[in-house]
Amino acid sequence: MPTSRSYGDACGIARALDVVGERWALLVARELLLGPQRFTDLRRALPAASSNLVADRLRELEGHGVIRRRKLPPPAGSQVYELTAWGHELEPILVALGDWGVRGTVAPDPASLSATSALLALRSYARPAPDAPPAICQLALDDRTWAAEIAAGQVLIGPAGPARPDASLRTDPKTLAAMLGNPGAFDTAIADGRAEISGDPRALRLLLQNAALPPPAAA
Amino acid sequence: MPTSRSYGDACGIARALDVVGERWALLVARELLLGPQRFTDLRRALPAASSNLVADRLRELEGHGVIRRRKLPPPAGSQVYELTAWGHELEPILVALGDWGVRGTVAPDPASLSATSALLALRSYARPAPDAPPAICQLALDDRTWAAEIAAGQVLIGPAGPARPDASLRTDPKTLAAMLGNPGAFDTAIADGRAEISGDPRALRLLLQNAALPPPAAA
DNA sequence: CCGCATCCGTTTCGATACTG
DNA sequence: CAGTATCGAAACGGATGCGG
Repeated sequence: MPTSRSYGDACGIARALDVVGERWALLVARELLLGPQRFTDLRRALPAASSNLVADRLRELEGHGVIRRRKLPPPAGSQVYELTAWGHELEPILVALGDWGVRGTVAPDPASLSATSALLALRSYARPAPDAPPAICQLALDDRTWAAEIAAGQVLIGPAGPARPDASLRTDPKTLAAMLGNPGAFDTAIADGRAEISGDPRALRLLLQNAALPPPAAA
Repeated sequence: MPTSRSYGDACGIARALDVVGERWALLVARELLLGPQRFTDLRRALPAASSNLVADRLRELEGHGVIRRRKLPPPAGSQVYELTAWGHELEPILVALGDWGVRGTVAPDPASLSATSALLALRSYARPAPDAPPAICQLALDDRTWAAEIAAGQVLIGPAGPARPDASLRTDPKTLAAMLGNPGAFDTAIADGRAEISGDPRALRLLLQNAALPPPAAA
């Protein structure tokens, strides 16, 4: 039985929390930021959430109009969850919240990191040289493949498209996150096999170097 | 016993939710956005939250460095809670979340509205003419007095300062919220006694007219 | 009266097991 | 693969108590 409790407060913040304030709700939304996902993808991305919780949150978010369930056309036939237009507008809020969160002084735990999290961090913190030529990197993480398009100092991330990438990187989310702004991590990850690359390494270095992590907060 | 559970996820969003993701935590933070508050002020602003919950959240938020408790100098002697610098950085996030929330298609419930909520809405949605002369309005809501300073098309809200206001308005939060962008509500509230004014009514009209409420979201 | 702490019934969470 | 069923543990929500 899905949760249905309200703060009973007409304030917009409280109304937002009525919709996405339940535990795990915003993390489910986070997982959908970069594209539709199947139930099992969500479970893999959020291994600490039990299956009934994920199911409950999906039902509630759908009921509130934040997400929508869609049946993929044959031959795939499977069902995916995706954000509605309104749900997608959570993106800047979640990005800002993540920025705020990493500035916390709490110990950075060696915990899990979903592919979406690592890609969002990449997109947020990557600072490719603005005058660099456009490039497309293919990123394979956790059995899914994404495309990072570098253009005009910006990084766009989405499902891998038909465009041929200039370079490919296969690794796990934590290794990718460790690479941000740390060229040494890039080389060592390749050396010890935690990452494999093909294509033009310069495109990947362009993507991963110069990442600007926000400074921790002052008390 | 305060809550201490973690998502165990290194992502910034999850780390933020470890800190402010528990029920009521962000609403407590909201109440502190416009200045320090005593325990009892918070209870009055959040009547639907039980006292132990408020106490628990305050303890947790303090432990995480979001808020701080401060003893007012004599003769006041009482204790107040206030946001730390890091806690204050939640402000744009909460404002954005509130904007997102009011765009939800759920029925606008006739529920309660705290003074802080109404003032945040005023600050967010007020659109005073940019070429209007600066003015200070004093706003008395729920036994506390605030100052709204109009300058260059912007509205700044804070605790009432020593500056003499051009106009004063005494009403309740819901009536104030109803006035936003609705000149008729302003006049009728005064007519039926739900609001009292003194000073120059033009300053108040400048503040309350032309409010731009965001359009509801499309599905 | 303010600032909580304690008690207690209800709801939600979280883990595991199970089904179409 | 995509969920449902069940159950103990924790958190919530309301009431009441209690020292300063």
